[in-house]
Amino acid sequence: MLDPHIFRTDLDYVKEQLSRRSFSFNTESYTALEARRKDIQVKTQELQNERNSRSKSIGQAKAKGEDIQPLLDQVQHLGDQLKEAETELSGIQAQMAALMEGIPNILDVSVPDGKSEDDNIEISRWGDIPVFDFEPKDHVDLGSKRGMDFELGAKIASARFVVLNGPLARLQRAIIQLMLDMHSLEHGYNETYVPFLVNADSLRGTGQLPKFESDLFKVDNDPAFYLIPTAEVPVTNIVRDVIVDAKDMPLKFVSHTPCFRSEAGAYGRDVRGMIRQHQFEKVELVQIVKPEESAKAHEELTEHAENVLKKLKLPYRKVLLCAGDTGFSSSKTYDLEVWLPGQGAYREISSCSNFRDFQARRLQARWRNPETGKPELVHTLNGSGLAAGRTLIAIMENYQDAQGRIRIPEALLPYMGGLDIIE
RNA sequence: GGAGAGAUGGCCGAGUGGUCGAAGGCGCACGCCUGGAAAGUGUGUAUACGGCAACGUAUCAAGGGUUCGAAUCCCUUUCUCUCCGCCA
Repeated sequence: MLDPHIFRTDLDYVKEQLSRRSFSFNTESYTALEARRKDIQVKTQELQNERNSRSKSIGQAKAKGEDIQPLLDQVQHLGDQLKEAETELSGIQAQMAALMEGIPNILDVSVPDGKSEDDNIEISRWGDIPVFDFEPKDHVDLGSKRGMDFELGAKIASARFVVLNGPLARLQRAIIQLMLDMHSLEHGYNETYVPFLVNADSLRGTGQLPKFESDLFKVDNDPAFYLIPTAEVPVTNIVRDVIVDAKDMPLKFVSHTPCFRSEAGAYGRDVRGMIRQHQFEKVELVQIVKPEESAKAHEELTEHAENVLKKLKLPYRKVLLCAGDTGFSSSKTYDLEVWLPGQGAYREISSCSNFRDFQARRLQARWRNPETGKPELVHTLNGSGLAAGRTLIAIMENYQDAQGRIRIPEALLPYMGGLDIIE
């Protein structure tokens, strides 16, 4: 959520900024609603004031043993008026809240204009794209004889599910282990295990609700649970309604979870292989930082994700998302795209975002600023470090040989129980 | 799943219908005291919205209700704790 204060002080700025995302914000209807809110709030508070002061004098009169009946008669009509005003006020407040919850974050000044991923800006490239003296296969072909079974996934669940058997299952686990170890031991993150089902409040806090419910799997329960689309949701909600001690900041969490996405609206996209699944494994990095440190933390967090790709010697590029491609809650996002020989293309393997105070305001996640002595909103950030399923694919495709065997990257050998190649 | 007890400020804890946004304590901040510190002592110490301000309004888990007036009474929900059952 954006700061309501800037809506009151600089509405044109808000409108202009939101238009970068092609989000058209109707200032006229907002202004009208806000004026009505203020009007009715003042009226309601005046009525409340009158009721309070009259009730107080009734109390005083009663204490002195005076006759309170005349006072009661005076106050009789107040109740209905007040109730009416209060009902109207809460209605308008709900409307305002719904409006505010549907407005995306304001973009950082460094975010380039643009409509789609075609307008993203490449920041850097790392690693050499492997040259094969044979036609490289994609992970589906490589996996078909080595325990990667999409038909079985479809039988057990549906399309967009996979079963991994034997060494490939182990390889995915090894990838997760390596990433958790790197982030917790080398990058200073606190390893965290969290619920995979969350409530609606948590999703509202990080911005998935109310706007993006159709992207989620919902569990029929009262009240509803949702399967997490990313560990960002449970982990960031650790600080919901919390005032973090300044001396504990930054808070840095790393968490491995499965992620569940309905992929509604992705029909026909990436139907082949493990690229886009309803269920996938991911190691997520989350940071809770002081506002003035978030830009620097964003660069660092992205580097932490990059270090995993470097350790695995996977070629990748770093991309700054343009205005149109940056997610709803984010003010600035870097994507890391790994080279997939099977596709002959770079594909997203990590997305690192600075949300500034957008999530924090929804979460009421604050810290006590020693300079002001007041609780102030924190800044939140997160990034994949990395998506494990896509890392598995990238290793398979980049480390294949002419026979379709997959060499195990050196960094993963300690986790593979002596296996150095998947035959 | 059954039975019971709870939920109050940064923390502990008092408060069962009326000047209660809430005693007292801890913690914290700033003074005094001291050579310096500890102890002692004084003052202050929630958040949001409206207002230039004085101040007003809301908030005692959440939502509803009773009442002129609710932290306090009633209902519903959530969460925590204890005991029993079940269970990885």
